Amino acid sequence: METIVVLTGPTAVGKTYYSIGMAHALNGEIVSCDSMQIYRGMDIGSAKPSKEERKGIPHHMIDIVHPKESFSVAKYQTMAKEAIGDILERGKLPLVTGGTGLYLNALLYHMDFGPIPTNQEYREELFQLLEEEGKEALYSRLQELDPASAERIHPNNVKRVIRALEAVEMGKEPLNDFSGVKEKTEDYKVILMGLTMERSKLYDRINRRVDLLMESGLAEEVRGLLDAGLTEDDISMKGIGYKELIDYYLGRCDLDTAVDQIKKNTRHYAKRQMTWFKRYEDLKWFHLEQYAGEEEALEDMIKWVKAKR
RNA sequence: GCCCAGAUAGCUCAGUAGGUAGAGCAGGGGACUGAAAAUCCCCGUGUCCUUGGUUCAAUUCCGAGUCUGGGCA
Repeated sequence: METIVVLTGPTAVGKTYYSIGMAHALNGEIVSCDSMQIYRGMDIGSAKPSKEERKGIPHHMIDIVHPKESFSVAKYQTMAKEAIGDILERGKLPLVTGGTGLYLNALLYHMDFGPIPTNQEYREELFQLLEEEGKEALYSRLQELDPASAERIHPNNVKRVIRALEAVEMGKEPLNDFSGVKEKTEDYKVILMGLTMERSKLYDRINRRVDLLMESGLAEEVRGLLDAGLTEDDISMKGIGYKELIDYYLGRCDLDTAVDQIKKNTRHYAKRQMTWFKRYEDLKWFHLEQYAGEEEALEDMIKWVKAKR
Protein backbone atom coordinates (compact mmCIF):
# COMPACT_ATOMS: atom_id res chain seq x y z
CA MET A 1 0.00 0.00 0.00
CA GLU A 2 1.28 3.45 -0.86
CA THR A 3 1.93 6.08 1.77
CA ILE A 4 0.64 9.61 2.06
CA VAL A 5 1.51 12.21 4.67
CA VAL A 6 -1.12 14.43 6.26
CA LEU A 7 -0.19 17.65 8.01
CA THR A 8 -3.01 19.34 9.84
CA GLY A 9 -3.56 21.77 12.70
CA PRO A 10 -5.57 24.86 13.55
CA THR A 11 -5.58 27.94 11.41
CA ALA A 12 -2.56 30.25 11.71
CA VAL A 13 -0.42 27.63 13.42
CA GLY A 14 2.07 27.69 10.54
CA LYS A 15 1.16 24.74 8.33
CA THR A 16 2.26 26.41 5.11
CA TYR A 17 5.90 26.78 6.05
CA TYR A 18 6.27 23.21 7.27
CA SER A 19 4.35 21.65 4.40
CA ILE A 20 6.60 23.28 1.85
CA GLY A 21 9.71 22.41 3.82
CA MET A 22 8.64 18.79 4.01
CA ALA A 23 7.70 18.66 0.37
CA HIS A 24 11.19 19.82 -0.48
CA ALA A 25 12.91 17.32 1.75
CA LEU A 26 10.73 14.35 0.83
CA ASN A 27 10.18 14.87 -2.89
CA GLY A 28 6.55 15.68 -2.32
CA GLU A 29 3.68 17.65 -3.78
CA ILE A 30 1.02 19.37 -1.74
CA VAL A 31 -2.66 18.51 -1.78
CA SER A 32 -4.55 21.27 -0.02
CA CYS A 33 -7.26 20.28 2.41
CA ASP A 34 -8.90 23.62 2.87
CA SER A 35 -12.47 24.54 2.05
CA MET A 36 -11.68 28.17 1.27
CA GLN A 37 -8.48 27.93 -0.72
CA ILE A 38 -10.37 26.05 -3.41
CA TYR A 39 -11.94 29.32 -4.52
CA ARG A 40 -10.28 31.44 -7.16
CA GLY A 41 -9.79 35.07 -6.27
CA MET A 42 -10.04 34.50 -2.55
CA ASP A 43 -6.35 34.69 -1.85
CA ILE A 44 -5.68 37.00 1.05
CA GLY A 45 -8.58 35.97 3.26
CA SER A 46 -7.89 32.27 2.87
CA ALA A 47 -4.17 32.84 3.44
CA LYS A 48 -3.23 31.00 0.29
CA PRO A 49 0.50 30.46 -0.07
CA SER A 50 1.87 32.88 -2.63
CA LYS A 51 3.91 31.83 -5.65
CA GLU A 52 7.10 32.79 -3.79
CA GLU A 53 6.09 30.87 -0.68
CA ARG A 54 5.40 27.75 -2.70
CA LYS A 55 9.01 27.66 -3.80
CA GLY A 56 8.20 25.69 -6.89
CA ILE A 57 6.31 22.95 -5.06
CA PRO A 58 3.16 22.00 -6.98
CA HIS A 59 -0.04 22.66 -5.04
CA HIS A 60 -3.24 20.77 -5.84
CA MET A 61 -6.82 21.52 -4.82
CA ILE A 62 -6.21 25.26 -4.76
CA ASP A 63 -7.99 27.68 -7.10
CA ILE A 64 -10.17 24.96 -8.58
CA VAL A 65 -13.62 26.56 -8.24
CA HIS A 66 -15.18 29.87 -9.15
CA PRO A 67 -16.58 31.54 -6.01
CA LYS A 68 -20.05 31.57 -7.56
CA GLU A 69 -20.01 27.80 -7.96
CA SER A 70 -21.14 25.43 -5.27
CA PHE A 71 -18.77 22.86 -3.90
CA SER A 72 -19.06 19.89 -1.56
CA VAL A 73 -17.11 17.31 0.41
CA ALA A 74 -18.09 14.68 -2.08
CA LYS A 75 -16.48 16.66 -4.88
CA TYR A 76 -13.46 17.27 -2.73
CA GLN A 77 -13.09 13.58 -2.05
CA THR A 78 -13.21 12.64 -5.71
CA MET A 79 -10.86 15.35 -6.91
CA ALA A 80 -8.36 15.06 -4.07
CA LYS A 81 -8.13 11.32 -4.51
CA GLU A 82 -7.47 11.84 -8.18
CA ALA A 83 -4.70 14.29 -7.38
CA ILE A 84 -3.18 11.91 -4.85
CA GLY A 85 -3.30 9.04 -7.33
CA ASP A 86 -1.62 11.17 -9.93
CA ILE A 87 1.18 12.21 -7.58
CA LEU A 88 1.79 8.62 -6.52
CA GLU A 89 1.90 7.50 -10.12
CA ARG A 90 4.67 9.95 -10.78
CA GLY A 91 6.59 8.48 -7.87
CA LYS A 92 6.25 11.44 -5.58
CA LEU A 93 4.92 11.80 -2.06
CA PRO A 94 1.47 13.35 -1.58
CA LEU A 95 1.44 15.79 1.33
CA VAL A 96 -2.10 16.56 2.35
CA THR A 97 -2.11 19.89 4.17
CA GLY A 98 -4.95 21.83 5.70
CA GLY A 99 -7.39 22.24 8.50
CA THR A 100 -10.80 21.35 7.11
CA GLY A 101 -11.71 18.38 9.26
CA LEU A 102 -14.58 17.04 7.22
CA TYR A 103 -12.51 17.05 4.05
CA LEU A 104 -9.77 15.24 5.89
CA ASN A 105 -12.21 12.59 7.06
CA ALA A 106 -13.27 12.07 3.48
CA LEU A 107 -9.69 11.04 2.72
CA LEU A 108 -8.83 9.19 5.93
CA TYR A 109 -11.94 7.08 6.29
CA HIS A 110 -14.01 4.88 4.16
CA MET A 111 -16.74 7.40 3.51
CA ASP A 112 -19.12 6.59 0.72
CA PHE A 113 -21.20 9.67 0.12
CA GLY A 114 -23.64 7.74 -1.98
CA PRO A 115 -25.74 8.85 -4.88
CA ILE A 116 -27.67 11.59 -3.12
CA PRO A 117 -26.73 15.01 -4.49
CA THR A 118 -28.29 18.29 -3.44
CA ASN A 119 -31.72 19.16 -4.72
CA GLN A 120 -32.06 22.90 -4.85
CA GLU A 121 -35.79 22.90 -5.55
CA TYR A 122 -36.60 20.68 -2.64
CA ARG A 123 -34.32 22.72 -0.39
CA GLU A 124 -36.20 25.85 -1.29
CA GLU A 125 -39.45 24.12 -0.51
CA LEU A 126 -38.06 23.20 2.89
CA PHE A 127 -36.87 26.74 3.51
CA GLN A 128 -40.39 27.84 2.72
CA LEU A 129 -41.71 25.45 5.33
CA LEU A 130 -39.12 26.73 7.77
CA GLU A 131 -40.21 30.32 7.29
CA GLU A 132 -43.90 29.60 7.49
CA GLU A 133 -44.04 27.04 10.25
CA GLY A 134 -40.69 27.17 12.00
CA LYS A 135 -37.94 24.70 12.64
CA GLU A 136 -40.17 22.53 14.79
CA ALA A 137 -42.23 21.70 11.73
CA LEU A 138 -39.10 20.70 9.81
CA TYR A 139 -37.91 18.54 12.62
CA SER A 140 -41.18 16.74 13.15
CA ARG A 141 -41.25 15.99 9.44
CA LEU A 142 -37.85 14.35 9.81
CA GLN A 143 -39.00 12.41 12.86
CA GLU A 144 -41.77 11.05 10.74
CA LEU A 145 -39.74 10.20 7.62
CA ASP A 146 -36.39 9.19 9.14
CA PRO A 147 -36.57 8.69 12.89
CA ALA A 148 -33.01 7.38 13.09
CA SER A 149 -31.54 10.56 11.65
CA ALA A 150 -33.84 12.69 13.78
CA GLU A 151 -32.39 10.91 16.78
CA ARG A 152 -28.88 12.05 15.81
CA ILE A 153 -29.62 15.62 14.72
CA HIS A 154 -30.48 18.45 17.08
CA PRO A 155 -33.79 20.17 16.19
CA ASN A 156 -32.06 23.56 16.06
CA ASN A 157 -29.53 22.38 13.52
CA VAL A 158 -31.72 23.33 10.60
CA LYS A 159 -29.05 22.78 8.00
CA ARG A 160 -28.59 19.15 8.93
CA VAL A 161 -32.31 18.55 9.27
CA ILE A 162 -32.77 19.85 5.74
CA ARG A 163 -29.99 17.70 4.37
CA ALA A 164 -31.44 14.60 6.01
CA LEU A 165 -34.88 15.37 4.62
CA GLU A 166 -33.36 15.91 1.22
CA ALA A 167 -31.74 12.50 1.40
CA VAL A 168 -35.07 10.88 2.16
CA GLU A 169 -36.72 12.71 -0.71
CA MET A 170 -33.95 11.99 -3.22
CA GLY A 171 -32.93 8.52 -2.21
CA LYS A 172 -36.20 7.24 -0.88
CA GLU A 173 -34.10 5.79 1.89
CA PRO A 174 -32.34 7.44 4.82
CA LEU A 175 -28.67 8.32 5.09
CA ASN A 176 -26.41 5.70 6.56
CA ASP A 177 -25.46 6.10 10.17
CA PHE A 178 -21.78 6.98 10.20
CA SER A 179 -21.70 8.04 13.80
CA GLY A 180 -20.38 4.73 15.10
CA VAL A 181 -17.11 3.13 14.08
CA LYS A 182 -15.31 4.67 11.17
CA GLU A 183 -13.31 2.39 8.97
CA LYS A 184 -10.02 3.71 7.79
CA THR A 185 -9.51 4.06 4.09
CA GLU A 186 -7.91 1.14 2.32
CA ASP A 187 -6.59 3.36 -0.43
CA TYR A 188 -3.32 4.24 1.28
CA LYS A 189 -1.32 4.15 4.46
CA VAL A 190 -1.56 7.50 6.22
CA ILE A 191 1.11 9.21 8.30
CA LEU A 192 -0.95 11.67 10.32
CA MET A 193 0.75 14.70 11.82
CA GLY A 194 -0.66 17.71 13.64
CA LEU A 195 0.80 21.06 14.57
CA THR A 196 -0.26 22.74 17.78
CA MET A 197 0.83 25.27 20.33
CA GLU A 198 -0.38 26.73 23.58
CA ARG A 199 -3.84 28.18 23.09
CA SER A 200 -3.01 31.72 24.22
CA LYS A 201 0.00 31.82 21.88
CA LEU A 202 -2.10 30.60 19.00
CA TYR A 203 -4.66 33.31 19.73
CA ASP A 204 -1.92 35.95 19.72
CA ARG A 205 -0.76 34.65 16.36
CA ILE A 206 -4.30 34.76 15.02
CA ASN A 207 -4.81 38.35 16.14
CA ARG A 208 -1.53 39.39 14.57
CA ARG A 209 -2.22 37.52 11.37
CA VAL A 210 -5.58 39.20 10.90
CA ASP A 211 -3.88 42.60 11.17
CA LEU A 212 -1.37 41.39 8.62
CA LEU A 213 -4.08 40.24 6.23
CA MET A 214 -5.70 43.66 6.52
CA GLU A 215 -2.38 45.31 5.69
CA SER A 216 -2.05 42.98 2.71
CA GLY A 217 -5.34 44.25 1.33
CA LEU A 218 -8.07 41.95 2.58
CA ALA A 219 -10.64 44.75 2.54
CA GLU A 220 -9.80 45.55 -1.07
CA GLU A 221 -10.07 41.89 -2.00
CA VAL A 222 -13.56 41.70 -0.52
CA ARG A 223 -14.56 44.97 -2.20
CA GLY A 224 -13.36 43.54 -5.50
CA LEU A 225 -15.36 40.35 -5.06
CA LEU A 226 -18.49 42.35 -4.28
CA ASP A 227 -17.88 44.50 -7.35
CA ALA A 228 -17.51 41.33 -9.38
CA GLY A 229 -21.05 40.38 -8.44
CA LEU A 230 -20.60 38.13 -5.43
CA THR A 231 -23.00 38.61 -2.54
CA GLU A 232 -23.29 37.56 1.05
CA ASP A 233 -25.55 34.72 -0.06
CA ASP A 234 -22.75 33.01 -1.95
CA ILE A 235 -21.33 30.23 0.15
CA SER A 236 -17.79 31.23 -0.66
CA MET A 237 -18.48 34.60 0.96
CA LYS A 238 -19.43 33.02 4.26
CA GLY A 239 -15.78 32.41 5.05
CA ILE A 240 -14.14 34.22 7.94
CA GLY A 241 -12.75 37.55 6.88
CA TYR A 242 -15.24 37.84 4.06
CA LYS A 243 -18.57 37.85 5.85
CA GLU A 244 -17.39 40.37 8.44
CA LEU A 245 -16.07 42.80 5.85
CA ILE A 246 -19.31 42.49 3.93
CA ASP A 247 -21.04 43.70 7.10
CA TYR A 248 -18.72 46.68 7.04
CA TYR A 249 -19.33 47.46 3.36
CA LEU A 250 -23.07 47.14 3.87
CA GLY A 251 -22.84 49.70 6.65
CA ARG A 252 -23.75 47.35 9.46
CA CYS A 253 -20.63 48.11 11.49
CA ASP A 254 -17.46 50.14 11.37
CA LEU A 255 -14.14 48.78 10.18
CA ASP A 256 -12.62 48.28 13.65
CA THR A 257 -15.61 46.22 14.72
CA ALA A 258 -15.37 44.12 11.58
CA VAL A 259 -11.68 43.41 12.19
CA ASP A 260 -12.36 42.48 15.82
CA GLN A 261 -15.09 40.13 14.64
CA ILE A 262 -12.69 38.49 12.20
CA LYS A 263 -10.24 37.89 15.02
CA LYS A 264 -12.89 36.51 17.31
CA ASN A 265 -14.41 34.23 14.68
CA THR A 266 -10.97 32.96 13.72
CA ARG A 267 -10.25 32.13 17.36
CA HIS A 268 -13.55 30.28 17.66
CA TYR A 269 -12.78 28.45 14.45
CA ALA A 270 -9.37 27.34 15.70
CA LYS A 271 -11.02 26.00 18.83
CA ARG A 272 -13.53 24.00 16.80
CA GLN A 273 -10.72 22.61 14.68
CA MET A 274 -8.90 21.41 17.78
CA THR A 275 -12.06 19.65 18.95
CA TRP A 276 -12.18 17.87 15.64
CA PHE A 277 -8.52 16.83 15.61
CA LYS A 278 -8.66 15.48 19.15
CA ARG A 279 -10.59 12.54 17.76
CA TYR A 280 -7.70 11.27 15.70
CA GLU A 281 -6.06 8.74 17.97
CA ASP A 282 -3.13 7.99 15.69
CA LEU A 283 -2.25 11.62 15.11
CA LYS A 284 1.28 12.62 16.09
CA TRP A 285 1.26 16.08 17.64
CA PHE A 286 4.14 18.50 17.25
CA HIS A 287 4.06 21.17 19.94
CA LEU A 288 5.74 24.08 18.24
CA GLU A 289 6.61 26.03 21.38
CA GLN A 290 8.91 23.17 22.39
CA TYR A 291 11.35 23.91 19.59
CA ALA A 292 14.03 26.55 19.50
CA GLY A 293 13.06 27.55 15.98
CA GLU A 294 11.16 26.65 12.85
CA GLU A 295 14.09 24.82 11.24
CA GLU A 296 14.48 22.59 14.25
CA ALA A 297 10.80 21.70 14.29
CA LEU A 298 10.83 21.04 10.56
CA GLU A 299 13.81 18.73 10.88
CA ASP A 300 12.05 16.78 13.59
CA MET A 301 8.98 16.38 11.39
CA ILE A 302 11.02 15.15 8.45
CA LYS A 303 12.80 12.69 10.71
CA TRP A 304 9.48 11.42 11.98
CA VAL A 305 8.12 10.83 8.49
CA LYS A 306 11.26 9.05 7.34
CA ALA A 307 11.10 6.74 10.35
CA LYS A 308 7.45 5.97 9.66
CA ARG A 309 7.71 5.21 5.97
C1' G B 1 -12.36 73.07 46.77
C1' C B 2 -17.80 72.10 46.09
C1' C B 3 -21.95 69.28 43.78
C1' C B 4 -23.76 64.89 41.25
C1' A B 5 -23.28 59.81 39.51
C1' G B 6 -20.92 55.17 39.71
C1' A B 7 -17.94 51.08 42.18
C1' U B 8 -21.14 43.56 41.55
C1' A B 9 -17.76 37.60 37.02
C1' G B 10 -11.82 38.75 32.65
C1' C B 11 -15.14 43.13 30.18
C1' U B 12 -20.06 45.89 29.89
C1' C B 13 -23.84 46.02 33.09
C1' A B 14 -28.60 44.11 35.56
C1' G B 15 -30.46 42.80 40.34
C1' U B 16 -31.69 41.68 45.47
C1' A B 17 -39.12 46.03 48.35
C1' G B 18 -32.56 43.44 53.64
C1' G B 19 -32.24 36.40 53.71
C1' U B 20 -24.45 36.14 50.38
C1' A B 21 -26.50 37.24 43.01
C1' G B 22 -27.38 36.77 36.89
C1' A B 23 -27.43 38.41 31.60
C1' G B 24 -24.64 39.68 27.20
C1' C B 25 -19.71 39.49 25.49
C1' A B 26 -14.94 37.19 26.22
C1' G B 27 -13.38 32.26 27.62
C1' G B 28 -13.91 26.68 28.11
C1' G B 29 -15.96 21.72 26.57
C1' G B 30 -18.52 18.91 22.78
C1' A B 31 -21.00 17.29 18.07
C1' C B 32 -20.11 16.80 12.93
C1' U B 33 -22.41 12.65 5.64
C1' G B 34 -22.80 16.71 -0.39
C1' A B 35 -22.70 24.83 2.62
C1' A B 36 -17.89 22.48 7.00
C1' A B 37 -13.77 29.05 7.75
C1' A B 38 -20.56 26.36 7.66
C1' U B 39 -24.14 24.69 11.28
C1' C B 40 -25.46 23.19 16.13
C1' C B 41 -25.35 21.70 21.64
C1' C B 42 -23.52 22.33 26.80
C1' C B 43 -20.75 25.22 30.81
C1' G B 44 -21.54 31.38 35.29
C1' U B 45 -18.97 31.55 43.32
C1' G B 46 -17.66 36.33 42.53
C1' U B 47 -13.53 39.85 49.21
C1' C B 48 -21.17 42.37 45.32
C1' C B 49 -14.72 48.94 46.79
C1' U B 50 -13.18 49.70 52.32
C1' U B 51 -14.96 50.70 57.02
C1' G B 52 -18.38 51.97 61.03
C1' G B 53 -23.78 51.96 62.23
C1' U B 54 -29.02 50.10 62.23
C1' U B 55 -30.81 44.89 62.17
C1' C B 56 -31.75 38.17 64.08
C1' A B 57 -29.52 39.07 59.16
C1' A B 58 -26.38 44.32 54.93
C1' U B 59 -23.89 43.46 48.51
C1' U B 60 -28.81 45.92 49.33
C1' C B 61 -30.62 51.06 54.17
C1' C B 62 -27.61 55.20 56.80
C1' G B 63 -22.64 57.69 57.86
C1' A B 64 -17.44 58.20 56.73
C1' G B 65 -13.35 57.05 53.57
C1' U B 66 -10.93 55.60 48.78
C1' C B 67 -11.01 55.44 43.60
C1' U B 68 -13.31 56.57 38.70
C1' G B 69 -16.38 59.54 35.51
C1' G B 70 -19.20 64.23 34.75
C1' G B 71 -20.48 69.22 36.20
C1' C B 72 -19.49 73.93 38.91
C1' A B 73 -15.71 77.03 40.53
